[in-house]
Amino acid sequence: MRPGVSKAERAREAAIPVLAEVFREHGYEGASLALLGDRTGLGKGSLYHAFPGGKAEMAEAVLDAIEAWFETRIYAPLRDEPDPRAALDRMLTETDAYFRSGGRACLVGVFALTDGRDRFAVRIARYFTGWRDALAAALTRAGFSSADAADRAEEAVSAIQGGLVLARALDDPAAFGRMLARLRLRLDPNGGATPGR
Amino acid sequence: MRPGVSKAERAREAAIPVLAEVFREHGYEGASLALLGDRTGLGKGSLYHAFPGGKAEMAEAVLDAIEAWFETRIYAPLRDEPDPRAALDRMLTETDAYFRSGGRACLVGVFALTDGRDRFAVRIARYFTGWRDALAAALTRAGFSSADAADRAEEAVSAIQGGLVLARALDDPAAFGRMLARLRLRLDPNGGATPGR
DNA sequence: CGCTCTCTGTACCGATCGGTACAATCTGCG
DNA sequence: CGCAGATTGTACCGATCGGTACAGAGAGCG
Repeated sequence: MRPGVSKAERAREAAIPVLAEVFREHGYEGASLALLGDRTGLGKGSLYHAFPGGKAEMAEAVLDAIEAWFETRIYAPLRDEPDPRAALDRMLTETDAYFRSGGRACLVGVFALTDGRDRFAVRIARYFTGWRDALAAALTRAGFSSADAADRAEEAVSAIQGGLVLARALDDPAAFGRMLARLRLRLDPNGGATPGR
Repeated sequence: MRPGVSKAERAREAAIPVLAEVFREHGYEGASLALLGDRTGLGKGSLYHAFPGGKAEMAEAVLDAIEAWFETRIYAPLRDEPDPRAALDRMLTETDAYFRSGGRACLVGVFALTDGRDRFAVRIARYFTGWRDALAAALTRAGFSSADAADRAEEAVSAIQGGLVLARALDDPAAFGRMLARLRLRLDPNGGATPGR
């Protein structure tokens, strides 16, 4: 079946989401090969066959997958969707779902704070600049001045990370939802104008 | 000299700030005893003599020291200073200095995101609730409604963590300063009323 | 079927992990 | 000085780290 797609390649694709979860929970150094092997159900032999570069290649593959996901599901719509308001709304919804309403940490944020920072600095920075710039583009199209859009975009990206840290620190995922609600107001061109009712 | 203060006790006090820095940079698991020993200049024998509980006790001592610092320098003034506006201003200034204008990570945030979370959950949560509640008290005294104060306090604590993550991710400490500037406006009872000039 | 190439479980590598034991040294004090 | 307790460097412990080697099992194909 599916010629051209080796078993190793399929195993690799199947393993990536699991590897991502382990890195998310334990950080780069904290994710041991034993743990990675257990959770993926792959022995050391298979793991190194699919990722000849070892743990570093696994982390790179995971970061690439994450970047691709955000690019297609969030950044591209922010840039290209005709209705910027719809794209902003979609971003908030997708973000809430992706981070499981605060129950899931951000792997890129975890890497940024601890080990992986030096090792994966370029990918880490690209994840955040990509989000910030795409968001700024949408905000500009939605009517904010260029400077205001840039400022709010940086604030939003920063706030999301803060919400995830706080949700985990307090063991209260709802803190993430409250942060998203505040964000929704602040990304609305009418925000604060008419508080409604 | 100084009777009652053993050499081990003095070594302990002197080591704590250094240990804190190492934990900050490498996380709990990433901070190896070898690294801890090198940076403090203490051999394994001395380290275990000062901290019989090993690495866990070192981390606990560091977390206690951090909590004490924030309690006296930030939380208590927020609660007790007669002029809440002055306390808020002091908080922002002290916070900027403590995190070296974005050049330093938050150890509690690092622990919350990775390893130490289960191990130090109580202390981690207390650090954030302490900050949030003291800040809410000051905001209430400054004129915000109780609900509004609570919401802004949570937002501020969250935003600070987000700013630190972003500053490290982009390797751009200035991102932390920009976040603090936004915060200053949002914690001002007159914020947004008269944008000035 | 039988050959070949892909895949994988297992044993093993040196290094390092956190922690312990202890003898040697230092220090304060009578 | 000389003793007792505090202090510390060093050797060592078993466990685990990331990574390698490789023999044998498995799969695809003529």
